[in-house]
Amino acid sequence: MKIGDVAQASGLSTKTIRYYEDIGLVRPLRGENGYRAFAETDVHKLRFLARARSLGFSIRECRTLLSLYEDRERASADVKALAQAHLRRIDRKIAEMEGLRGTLATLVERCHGDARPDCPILDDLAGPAHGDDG
Amino acid sequence: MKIGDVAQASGLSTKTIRYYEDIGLVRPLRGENGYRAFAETDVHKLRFLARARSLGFSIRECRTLLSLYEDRERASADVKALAQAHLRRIDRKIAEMEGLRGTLATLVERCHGDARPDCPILDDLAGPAHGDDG
DNA sequence: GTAGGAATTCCAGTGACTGGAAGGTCAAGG
DNA sequence: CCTTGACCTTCCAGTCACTGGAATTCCTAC
Repeated sequence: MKIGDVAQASGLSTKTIRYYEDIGLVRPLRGENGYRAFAETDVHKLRFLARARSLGFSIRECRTLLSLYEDRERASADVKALAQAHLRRIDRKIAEMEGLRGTLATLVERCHGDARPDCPILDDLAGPAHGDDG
Repeated sequence: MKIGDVAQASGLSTKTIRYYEDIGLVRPLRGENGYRAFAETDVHKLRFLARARSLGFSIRECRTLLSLYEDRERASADVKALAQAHLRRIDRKIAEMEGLRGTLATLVERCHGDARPDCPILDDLAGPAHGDDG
């Protein structure tokens, strides 16, 4: 299988697949013409990676997940721990974003948004007004 | 004011402040010793930037916000549009993260997480099982 | 004079790709 | 045999917003 077919099959771009080879996530064979020759296992691996990445795991985590996947002896606890850590990270991120959202929504709401120059959004960014202590 | 003081006052690191000068967000004067000499307006600007960045605006957007801030003639509509675009981006991001969260939470829940090797998380990542059509 | 802390510059690295240039390979069509 | 065009190859640069570190200079205190 050539890289273009694998891209189709995995949903990754050819660029990304080459990159993944670069950083050692896959090791396709090479044909006589120098083209990469992907085996079914490579395609499977790349699908796995695509899915894991789409769930937000980092490349480093994907590497671990892959090695856990290929280790018939691994304990599911290891995988679960990794996934839970990721879940916590996502929760923190969501909380952070919701905080931002709240602030921003308030500012947007308060801004009349017409041709006049005064703007609560910029006022907020500029910080507490000077010259008025209290 | 020297860069260290400004870092204190703005909450940005000296590295970041130098970087902001590099990309033209601030233009502090220089003393005879070559040290940057920040005026109050620079500090104000940097605070503005720190706040805008903390709300998730990109540097490019910060640049626009700053120029809107410094433009006495600007319409608040312009600022509002920028903020609203950002708000929509945040909403999309939150929705995306919540999707991830849902999937991941389900997987984590289904994984018994003990010493046994079978693991629904890895099974999911590996995709639909082969050899069982239906 | 010597320590230290803080300032300077410049270069490299982060994460995970993405874009583009310059060139090799292969199948189809004339 | 030659061209066209799609595909493949490599390599380098850019993204975003910093961050780390090295080498050097400046200022202050003792």
